[in-house]
Amino acid sequence: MANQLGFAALADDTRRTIFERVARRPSSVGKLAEGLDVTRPAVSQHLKVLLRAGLVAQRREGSRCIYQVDPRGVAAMRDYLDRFWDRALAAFKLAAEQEDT
Amino acid sequence: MANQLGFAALADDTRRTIFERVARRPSSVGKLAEGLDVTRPAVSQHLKVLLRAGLVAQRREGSRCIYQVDPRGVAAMRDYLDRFWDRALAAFKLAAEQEDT
DNA sequence: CCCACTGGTAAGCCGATACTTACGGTAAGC
DNA sequence: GCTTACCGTAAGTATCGGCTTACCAGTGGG
Repeated sequence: MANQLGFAALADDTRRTIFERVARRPSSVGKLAEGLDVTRPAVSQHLKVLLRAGLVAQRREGSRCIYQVDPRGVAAMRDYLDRFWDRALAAFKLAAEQEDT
Repeated sequence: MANQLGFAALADDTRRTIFERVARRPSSVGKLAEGLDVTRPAVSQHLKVLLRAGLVAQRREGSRCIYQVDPRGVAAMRDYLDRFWDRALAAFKLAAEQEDT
């Protein structure tokens, strides 16, 4: 589920920066938009994408909306890559021995 | 290095399918294009993207070009996600306790 | 009640990109 | 040497995606 959306979500530079900033500390939309070179609506759209990918979660706090990382989405992507890890390593080692170079 | 390129490479459905098929078994370009609904040049272009992302490696075998997974690229992406894992988990648990629901 | 703050959405623009067909170039078989 | 198989690249097209400005809704304080 988080594969297609997850990888697409982290493919964009600005969006990945937002994700990293959210990971450092749960923040509101306005706070996140402050240091970036894009407008606040753009940040809001990026957060929507991250939300659909399951990488972040939101909670209301008064009139502000606080975003934080959702570890489940991160875990899903990590697990996906893990499925290829051992297989990839074995294939690569085998080829390296054959090829030598 | 493999962050931007890596996530972008796996963001596309067709390209991720190619990647998974390469992971199952090192294959030539023609073999990879057989089961897909895109033409062979498209597969070649996708492999180029995966190559630049460091997710696959190529080796010549006669007139054929065999592609296989490069575990280093996979590891780079895995490590990137790992950096957020503990932090994400802690933040999420804390919020869950505060929020309760 | 009115106004400021916060944030999500709509419409439109523009660059990025995924796909196609057409072509060139190298390796194997007759 | 000529044909066939395999692969990468070029050019062109169409769709997708990120950004902006403008607008609307909900919250809180005077």
